[in-house]
Amino acid sequence: MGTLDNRLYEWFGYSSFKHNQREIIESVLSGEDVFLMTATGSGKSLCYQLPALLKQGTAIIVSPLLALMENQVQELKQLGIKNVASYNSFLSLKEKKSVLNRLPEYKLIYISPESLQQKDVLDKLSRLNVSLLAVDEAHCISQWGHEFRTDYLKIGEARNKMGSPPCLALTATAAPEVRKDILDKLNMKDPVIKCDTVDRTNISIRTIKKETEEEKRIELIDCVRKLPKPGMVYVGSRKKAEELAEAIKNEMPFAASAYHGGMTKEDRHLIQQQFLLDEVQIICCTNAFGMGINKPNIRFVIHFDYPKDIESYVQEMGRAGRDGQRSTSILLYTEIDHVFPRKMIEWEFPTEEEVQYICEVLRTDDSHDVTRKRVESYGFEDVHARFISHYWEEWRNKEDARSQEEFINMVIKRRKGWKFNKLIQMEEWISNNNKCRRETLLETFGETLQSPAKQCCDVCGITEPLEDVDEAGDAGFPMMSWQDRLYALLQQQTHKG
DNA sequence: CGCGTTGTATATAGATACAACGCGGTGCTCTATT
Repeated sequence: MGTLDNRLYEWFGYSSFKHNQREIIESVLSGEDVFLMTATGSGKSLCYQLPALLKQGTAIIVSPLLALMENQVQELKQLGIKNVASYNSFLSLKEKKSVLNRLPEYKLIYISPESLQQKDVLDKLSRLNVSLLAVDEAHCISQWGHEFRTDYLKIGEARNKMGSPPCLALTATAAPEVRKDILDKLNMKDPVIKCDTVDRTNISIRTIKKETEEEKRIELIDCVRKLPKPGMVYVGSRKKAEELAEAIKNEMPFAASAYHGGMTKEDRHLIQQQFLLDEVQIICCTNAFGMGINKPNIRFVIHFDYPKDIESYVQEMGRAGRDGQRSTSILLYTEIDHVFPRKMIEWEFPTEEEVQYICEVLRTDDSHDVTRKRVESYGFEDVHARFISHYWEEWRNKEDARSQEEFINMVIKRRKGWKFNKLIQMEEWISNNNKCRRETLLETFGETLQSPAKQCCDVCGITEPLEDVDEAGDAGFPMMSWQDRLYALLQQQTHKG
């Protein structure tokens, strides 16, 4: 037994590494940049946690959600690893100061990309011995960075300020161009790249076309009734999430709940817990639900509205069947469904009016607080203001010959075009009934289909119809005993991360 | 990209025509107020 195995056992209580963990950890320890794409639940966190504990200095872990950071810190503390902290708005001013003044005492610091951009934080980090920069859920750089959370694009810059420590990017799903984007935005040089297949052979794939929204609803209710549970239904709006959860509750004896970003943190946490414990069997949600959730026994994922790109689809359908048991992905659509995602893309970007107004404000006074207040009082989207503000800065760094407005409008045009193309790719996948769906999904990830799945897709032919998949029937899901629930809880704790 | 709701004008006391508008997801953070 080598030192790594000893430490693995001593700190984390595992007697052996999972598949390529050791290799990854050795690369990280030797100071190489590493890009790792591997399924949720296969032990990604350990790939930075173990090196962080072994190396001199402090590891900085960038994480997208406060809840994820808190979970990770808590888990490590439970393992007896105490010199760990998170730095985010969850802390009081006093606590923040305390963490900043004691940085060298910590082995790992979890931080949001937004907090990482704060001047006092960057100043402290530039004088700290940073052992490693890990970016968890790194696809966020590409998926959120360009429009929604632009601080994701500035992690590379922060990395330079920290003295360019070794960098580790971790994600479960990233197509080749997203990988390229991540490597580029993090300034990674000749990284070790490890990518597992995204193929999930235990999940059968169907798309079902309906004539109207109403027919879609009837089909949804029918599917939910027949399929083994628990399961998830993805929808495009908060309102629809609530409506469909109600409809399901009214028509069958299964507990269903809505989940979306408009609910309070408490409600979201409660519903998530109930779902994890099988107390809620059906969850109707927007794309707010998913990240950081590792529930092994989800039997189906139904898309009532389809996502705007294939990667989101793969991420979402991939939440089914983590336990390896047979599971189903169904996408329901109608002819008119193409309208909604196009509207969403349009809505995501600032209008020309917003660009003009916000640029004018920035020209006269670019202190961000003032900008924000004026923009809000004008009724513009906060996200749009920050988008413009970000590309304003980029314009300044590039010393582009065009005016700020021209530059920003050019960015918008380019990004919109990109997003529309991704959407068209998704729609072509849906409507192409001549080619194996799995094969096409794998192609978008630069993979080729190795061996066809037994229950592949509606093009290849799924031998077992929906009706036969049903085993529990309308009898409902058996309630778990408290012993089983406790066991399930403990299992979750062990398998997380 | 389209749909349903609300607002306005017209012309006449209830109804119609048509324009304008809102609808719509993902989360961090800081600040002021209770």
